[in-house]
Order: sequence, then C-alpha cells, then structure tokens
Amino acid sequence: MKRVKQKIFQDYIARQGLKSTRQRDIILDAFLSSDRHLSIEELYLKLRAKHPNIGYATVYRTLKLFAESGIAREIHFGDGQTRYEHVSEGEHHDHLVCTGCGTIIEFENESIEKLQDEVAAAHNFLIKHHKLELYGLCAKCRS
Amino acid sequence: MKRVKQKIFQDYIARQGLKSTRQRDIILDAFLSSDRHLSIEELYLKLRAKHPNIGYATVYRTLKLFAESGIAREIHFGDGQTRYEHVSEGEHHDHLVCTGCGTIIEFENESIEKLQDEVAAAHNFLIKHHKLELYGLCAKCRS
DNA sequence: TTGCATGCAAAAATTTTGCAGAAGT
DNA sequence: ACTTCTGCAAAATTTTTGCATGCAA
Repeated sequence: MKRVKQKIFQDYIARQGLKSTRQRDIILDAFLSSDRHLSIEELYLKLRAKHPNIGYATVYRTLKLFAESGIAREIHFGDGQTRYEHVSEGEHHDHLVCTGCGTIIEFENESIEKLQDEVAAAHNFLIKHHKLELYGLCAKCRS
Repeated sequence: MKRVKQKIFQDYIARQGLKSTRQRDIILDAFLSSDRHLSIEELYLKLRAKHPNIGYATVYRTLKLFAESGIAREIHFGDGQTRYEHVSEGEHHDHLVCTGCGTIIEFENESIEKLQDEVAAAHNFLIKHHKLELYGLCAKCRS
C-alpha cells in the first residue's frame, strides 16, 4: 500500500515535470506512516522531531501536491484545523467524529451512497464528491 | 418565521441576562432577510452599506450568539469562509453545493437519516448532529 | 545550466481579545 | 449604579507568498 502510493506520487511528479527531493520523500514517508487524519500541524511537529530544519511552508506545499496527485485529500472537521487523509484508489469512506476524544472512525455504506445519487438525480445535479460526517460520542466516551 | 426567530433570540438574550441592543437588532434583521448560507464577510459587507460604523468583531460576536440561541448554525464548506445558516426548530437539512456557481440547494431525506442511525448503532456511537454535503454541478452549470 | 524547490521571513487572511467609552437594565 | 456592549486596534491563528540560495534533471 505504502509502496503503491509512493509510486503514484513519483509518477505524478515526473509527469508534471516536477522534482523528486529529499524533503518530499521525508514528508511522504511521515504522512504514509501516520494516523489517517492528520492535521498539518501534527504532521509538521512530527517531522520537526527528526528534521528540525524543514519549513512549515514546505509541508503545506507538499501536502497540496499529495492531494493533486490523488494520494491525499483535504478535510475540514470545523475545528479550525485543516487535515489531510489518505486516499486509496476507488475507495471512499465517511466519518464518525467523536466530539469527546477526537477519535475518527471510518465507515462505508453503499445504501446511503445510492440514496445520495437519487437525491442528486431529483435535482438534476451531478455529484463529483461528497462529505458525510456524523458527530457525537464514541462508545468509550458514552460511559 | 422571521418574527418567531426574533422572539427566540430575544428570549435567549433575556434568559442569559444579556442586553438587547441596536446593533444586535440590526444584525439579526440583516441575517434573517438574507441568503440562508451567508459568509461572515458577506453579512458584514451588507451591513456596512447601511451602517458603516458597525465593527467586524461585533458581527462575529453576534453571530456566535445567534448560534447559541439556536437560530443559526455555523457551517464550513471548506473554502476558508465560515458561514452561518438559518435553523428552524426541529428541522434539519443537508446540502447540494454547486462547485460551478456556488449555489447551495437544501434537501432532506428521511431514509438517509435512518441509515445513519444504523451505522452509528453498529459502532455504539451516539450521534449529536451530522453533516452531509454533496458537491458537484447543478442543473444550470451542467449545460 | 536551467528552472523547480527550499527555508526563512514577511504578508495575507481570518478570528479572537483587550480596553476605554457608550449604552442597556 | 452596574454590567454588558461596542468599536477600534492589537494580537493570535492559519495559510500563502516573495526571494535568495540550493539542488535535481
């Protein structure tokens, strides 16, 4: 999986005439071996531990590249922190976000997606992508 | 509808021992007679036209009060602009967001909500609220 | 060599906060 | 009188940009 995404990114870089650099490799590695919903700051801090001279701007620019290449996606949970999540080809998932401990659970539901398509069709709307987030308390935080 | 919300807000203000002021009335009026998904800046600019001396901070603080009182809700469409939408008691709706022209269409779908409850139950998760947004092109922008 | 990438700092953009004076209750 | 509000400016956050230098192709 990790190798696959590294390849996708390298191919994207090459195709666009961009360059493969040490920083991009480091950031990609840190991203791929992290929590699937990392905020930019979390990733930056994690990087700083081993690579104190990597700039914040480079992290921002590189994450945008990841999104462009298709291996990551920008997400906003409304807490003022932009996050990036891992994207696997052809896969989509939605989120259960625990407002107690911040845990994020992913799920997929074919029936919901189908109903979404129906709603869109009723409005003659062409869906490109969607976002479904359920906020509340996870099992642990309920007790 | 407008009267109802004004009353809800006034009651909230009174209950909290807060004060009814000219600015709050003006902002509430502008909010209630606006598009249902107004960004803070849009509302601020609209206000400035007639009331040039209202401060940005007051708009921010007042919109937060609207949300606390239950007549408004903060929403983020991921474009870096915080918006507030109108909330009617017991009513919930989701959004079709046109990435072409920015139009926002509201919809409700009981079946989707039911499936969401099932997903939550399967994870022993207690839903407080949710967000469902379908992004794509509206009928007009498709042609 | 050529031109993209990096790191730093400065700039933008958005939201929050402190404070003195103004205004509701 | 008392306390909350307001407007302004300053501060805090988050993200973007400019630029000289570094580095990959």
